[in-house]
Amino acid sequence: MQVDLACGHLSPSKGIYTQKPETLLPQNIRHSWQSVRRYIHGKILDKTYAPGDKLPKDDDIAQTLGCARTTVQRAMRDLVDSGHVVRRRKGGTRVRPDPVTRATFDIPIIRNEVENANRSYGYQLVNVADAVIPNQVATSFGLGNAIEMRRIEAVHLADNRPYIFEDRWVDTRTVPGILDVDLSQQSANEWLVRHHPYSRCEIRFYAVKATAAYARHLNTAPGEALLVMERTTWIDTAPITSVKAVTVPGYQLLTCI
Amino acid sequence: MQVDLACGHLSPSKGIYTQKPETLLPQNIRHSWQSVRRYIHGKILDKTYAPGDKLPKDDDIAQTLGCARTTVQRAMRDLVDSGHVVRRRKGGTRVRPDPVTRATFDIPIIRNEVENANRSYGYQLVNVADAVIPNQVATSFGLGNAIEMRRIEAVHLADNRPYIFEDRWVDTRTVPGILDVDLSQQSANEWLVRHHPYSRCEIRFYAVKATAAYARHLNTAPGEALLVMERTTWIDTAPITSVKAVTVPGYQLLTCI
DNA sequence: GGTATTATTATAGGTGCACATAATAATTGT
DNA sequence: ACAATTATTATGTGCACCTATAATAATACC
Repeated sequence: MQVDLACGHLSPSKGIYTQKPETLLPQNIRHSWQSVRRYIHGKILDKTYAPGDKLPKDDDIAQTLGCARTTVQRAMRDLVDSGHVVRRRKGGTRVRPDPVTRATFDIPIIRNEVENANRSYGYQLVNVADAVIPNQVATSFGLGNAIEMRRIEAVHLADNRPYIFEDRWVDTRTVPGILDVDLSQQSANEWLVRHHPYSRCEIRFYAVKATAAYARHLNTAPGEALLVMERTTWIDTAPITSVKAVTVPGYQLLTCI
Repeated sequence: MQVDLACGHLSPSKGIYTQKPETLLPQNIRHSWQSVRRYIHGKILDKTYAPGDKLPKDDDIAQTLGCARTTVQRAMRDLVDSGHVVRRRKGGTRVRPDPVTRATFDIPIIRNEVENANRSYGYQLVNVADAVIPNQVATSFGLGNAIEMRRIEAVHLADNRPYIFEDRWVDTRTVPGILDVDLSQQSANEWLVRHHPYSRCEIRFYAVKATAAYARHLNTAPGEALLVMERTTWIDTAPITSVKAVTVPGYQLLTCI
């Protein structure tokens, strides 16, 4: 027999748990890891376990609830993923001292994003050049000295209208192959994804006022507020690419589920 | 004996895997779920399994690699979490037809964010009123008819300078208790977190031009580009609150590790 | 006596097995 | 031919046992 403790809440980064919190623990019935998760989450929410507090060790919780430790561990792993608790071997489990709301975003291939909205996708190369990277890009890569990279500017179109302007720098030391690619036919994005998977990716979001250039490429007015998604990738510690995706006014990014 | 297949890549939403891809599979040694993950991820990256393709069933992979199916399943679950594959009972495992980059962001309590940056935190209530929600808020809640809610405007300060302006609507039907809270002393955010945990949370990011009011509250110039983080929460299907966190110019949001 | 080094051990992490569950396909009955 | 039922099959879940690791205690060394 499997009974749900029905004591739950949601981690926005995970699936939806619709049950209300509950801190009772019917014993001697089979608990699912999800009900255990809700049980513990409930205790975190009602401050039985406050930020920074140490939780009982898995074994104890398992014994208290009458289930296997693995079940508790499964619940705990989920709570770690949602940013609620921190676990360390021998150190035990603690409620995160600085509670956060964890949000997960899926950043699709622009072509897919456009086509899924039933709009026609287009791509247009604006410029390719070799130049010394500006300070901002050097900072993103964590590079002290400013070296030369290949700069690729392009516009992604939806229904023949500008959608995202892409300002990309590619490290030709790491990715020499980019020099032989015909970027007017194939977007650097898709070529890189296919040929140079990354081992590390850092993303940052911010807003900028449309410069004259941005306004021109995005066919909008200078001074408009634009959401920028900046992505920097490495393979091991070698820089691959850093790209600013400057979106059209009104663009919104939503959490997945 | 445990040997690493060393065939890997990173899911940005998860830990860092520094190994390069590898599609060989030394047999008859014990594989960890992480090496299995890297092995499969490698095959996805090199298009052995292309977007939309069906992967062999767990049992087959387990047998091929000479490990238990649970180990494969653990790897698969991680690949699901990172948005690489989709799994369905009986339906098997498929490579996501629309590959995405999955990014995870931690949105901290503003007080913590400020204090962790070694700055002094301050909070100032701007206005409290009851009013009919504007269309944008109704849309966020998914409500057809415009009802009345309590609107709370406040500014969060860092080192006595505006940091984030918060424009919040609270559903007094779901959260009547808010009417008795002295919001000049306690931010609605912290009170709600403590007393009304949500079961569902939706977040969206976008950029806006600073209106005259925003400029005044944030002590900046009208027309500046501001990053907005909008959060809407529910308990079950009942609306709790929808809040626009309008950030100061230059604010950036970074992925967590 | 204090510091660096080693040993101990508590606690989370990982693996393999058996069984549960859900979605599809096959079969049966009308 | 259609609907209801049963069988099949792939993933999901829980459990027992083993391993890895980090905090602490014990020891050796100046």
